[in-house]
Amino acid sequence: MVQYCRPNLDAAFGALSDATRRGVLEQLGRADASITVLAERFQMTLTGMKKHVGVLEQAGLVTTEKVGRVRTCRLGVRGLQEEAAWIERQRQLWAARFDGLDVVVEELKQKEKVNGRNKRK
Amino acid sequence: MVQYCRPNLDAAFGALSDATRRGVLEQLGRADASITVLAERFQMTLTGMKKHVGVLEQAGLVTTEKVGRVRTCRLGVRGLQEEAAWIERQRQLWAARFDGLDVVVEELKQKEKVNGRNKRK
DNA sequence: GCAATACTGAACCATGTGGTTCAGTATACA
DNA sequence: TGTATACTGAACCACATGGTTCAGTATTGC
Repeated sequence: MVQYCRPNLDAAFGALSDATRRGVLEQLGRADASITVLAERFQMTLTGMKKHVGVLEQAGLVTTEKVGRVRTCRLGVRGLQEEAAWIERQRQLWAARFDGLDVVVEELKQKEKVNGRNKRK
Repeated sequence: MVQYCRPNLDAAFGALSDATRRGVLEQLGRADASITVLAERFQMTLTGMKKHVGVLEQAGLVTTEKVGRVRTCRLGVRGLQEEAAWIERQRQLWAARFDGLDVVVEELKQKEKVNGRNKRK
């Protein structure tokens, strides 16, 4: 039913443009959760939270599975690969545009390199 | 510091959720451009393009300057720093959730490509 | 069996979005 | 000076979004 694994940046960035949904992703980064738990955490009706989860699911950022009465939500395995890739490519264009005259950009690039490669195992 | 730091992720990700606006950013990554040029490139009225540029400007991704009749648009110096940072942090959570399961994740990704996810039912 | 739990779907509402047209204003230039 | 260019703003349109309520259905557990 739901389309997975599509590099749909529109849907993904759209999903990320809402603070509640970003919060849900952060929450799911710590532990899987049911719709009820998420709704309580974000002070919202079940129906409202279900919609948010639906948006995240459509964007391929979250997967859900219903067992008995409970629908459990977890992070999608795809992660934010496509989105990170687009942003990184754009950041390179940015850097090129400001090449040689923007120290800040250079600093940021270095910082990112360090942070990014550190966690890799 | 040119920080100009409004970490308004809502606005930024919202701006990125439209293909036309991502295209404008890519375009501006190659060269500055006027509203007219952008409107022609993306086959849109001046007014329509002005709105898009307004959204990008509001999100801090683009700056504009009017000289004479012409408003020139260029990439904002802030870049996609905040957005990249959020995504990177989230990717770390993702990785942590799937920690030690790297091989499994790879497998799932492959399966997903093949099956199109029919785990329901 | 029955009540509570957990979700689902339809319908509604206010507001926002992506686009248009039309009617301007300000500037450039012959 | 007059006209073409480049943008601007208001108004409008259809549709999407973020939420709600209400009325269900399916499961769980006593």
